[in-house]
Amino acid sequence: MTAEHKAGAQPGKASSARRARAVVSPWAAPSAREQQREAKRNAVLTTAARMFNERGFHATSLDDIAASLNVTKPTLYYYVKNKDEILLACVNKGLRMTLDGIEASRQAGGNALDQLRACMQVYAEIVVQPFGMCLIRVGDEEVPEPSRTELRRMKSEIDLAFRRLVARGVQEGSIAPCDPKIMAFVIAGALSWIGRWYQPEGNYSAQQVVEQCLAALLGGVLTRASEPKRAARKSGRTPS
Amino acid sequence: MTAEHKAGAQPGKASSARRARAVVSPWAAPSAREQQREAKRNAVLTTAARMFNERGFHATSLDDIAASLNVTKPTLYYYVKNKDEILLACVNKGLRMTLDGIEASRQAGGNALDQLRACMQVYAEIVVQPFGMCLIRVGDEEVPEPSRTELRRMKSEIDLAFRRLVARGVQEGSIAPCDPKIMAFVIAGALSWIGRWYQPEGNYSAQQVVEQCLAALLGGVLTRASEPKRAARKSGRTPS
DNA sequence: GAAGTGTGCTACTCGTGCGTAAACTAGTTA
DNA sequence: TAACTAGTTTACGCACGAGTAGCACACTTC
Repeated sequence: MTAEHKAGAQPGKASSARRARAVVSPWAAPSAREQQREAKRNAVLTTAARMFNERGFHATSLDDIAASLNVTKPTLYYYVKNKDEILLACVNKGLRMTLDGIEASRQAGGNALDQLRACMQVYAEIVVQPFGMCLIRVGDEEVPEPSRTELRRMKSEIDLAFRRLVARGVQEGSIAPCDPKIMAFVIAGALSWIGRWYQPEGNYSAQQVVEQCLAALLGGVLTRASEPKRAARKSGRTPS
Repeated sequence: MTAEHKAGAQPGKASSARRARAVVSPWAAPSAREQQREAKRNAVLTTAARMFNERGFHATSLDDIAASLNVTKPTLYYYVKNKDEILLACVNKGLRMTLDGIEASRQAGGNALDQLRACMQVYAEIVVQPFGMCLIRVGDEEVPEPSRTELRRMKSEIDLAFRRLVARGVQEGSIAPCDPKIMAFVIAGALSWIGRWYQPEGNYSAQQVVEQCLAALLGGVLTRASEPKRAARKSGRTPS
């Protein structure tokens, strides 16, 4: 059972593996049971992510998660190793969705600005979903050391993608001259922040929010051509 | 100016009452003991804020805080009521610094854009300091109900200030036409995010970071006048 | 120097929440 | 029907962290 268990529990590749197998041989399919198992594991992760986002990781107990799934805590341990693994898996899913989205944007082609725009859209859409929101709400500190480094690595991969696109856009002339590092942080920050205030019940649809945020970021605060550059101005502000 | 602001705001609120008393009569001062007491309380709050920012609220125990002050846990209770009060006080300080800064910007006069710029700068400077960072890192959920509402009220006050300035700027014509609500969120989001990645030990000074972030937000991603408005373009993007 | 007060400590209580052992149930195969 | 296995349960151990009681050592003030 341990071998099967492990293979089934592998978070990332399971779906693609299954899909490939199913196509090749539909009736040697992975034993409806195995599918159910994976579905249940996903349910655990999804509701966990939702609750983490609502109440915070530490404020969400395994009993809470179990209760909201109509099972008891030990049942969860049949699907996950421990609480940390849950968090890690959630963040990982968010991370993977993002990286996949970025990759897709890249392959869609277009100039750097087009690709950046696509990446921004992907990112904005992801941070309002459970796993994506998890990704941006939980600080790296919360996840213990073996995984933390891996986490940071993946996060900085996202950051790097943005940074590269900005740099290329500047070269192209489609993006205003700037420090790509800072610009990438500003973009990612503004978009990530959406995940902290956006309420699906509010009177903005996710689409509208994303669209308007992109416009705001791309166009900037100032009226176009209102100031030739950012001149020093009178720099007026009194210290408190 | 900014340095002074920082230095002045950092060590404590130095409530106006106390400051007034001290000015009037320095050596009939509030019994050095009382001052010491207040100083110690501030030390508790400051190191607590620092640790909350590094490890998260729930992951920081009172023993941790006490140890890093070279005292024991019960001693803390001599200066604060309980752990929640610590958090609340930290966030409150950050909040008050921000509101004060916004008020100062308003009184400094200038058009809406000038004031917005000043507010952005104030905000950016605050979120890289312990209390400000606390303000943006701790989710409202972490603080229990009596205070949570008050917290949200103050936060939305900040948001409203930004929103009003944007709206006025649009009317003035100094700010690009937009939905002030969204624009305010984008601005606050990008600036708040600074508090999550900025490392004082890094090779950017806080000044540099703030300055460049402001420029990026004000000017936007696109090259000036590269696109007449945000025309529909080819809207090219592959889903997911 | 004795009483009073401000400050800190040691040594506890108690709740909560993670994780586990072991038993029970249902569905499958022999 | 008996044996096996996947899935779930009840009941518990155990650690950790918030908060408290009560003593100890100053330092002032009479």
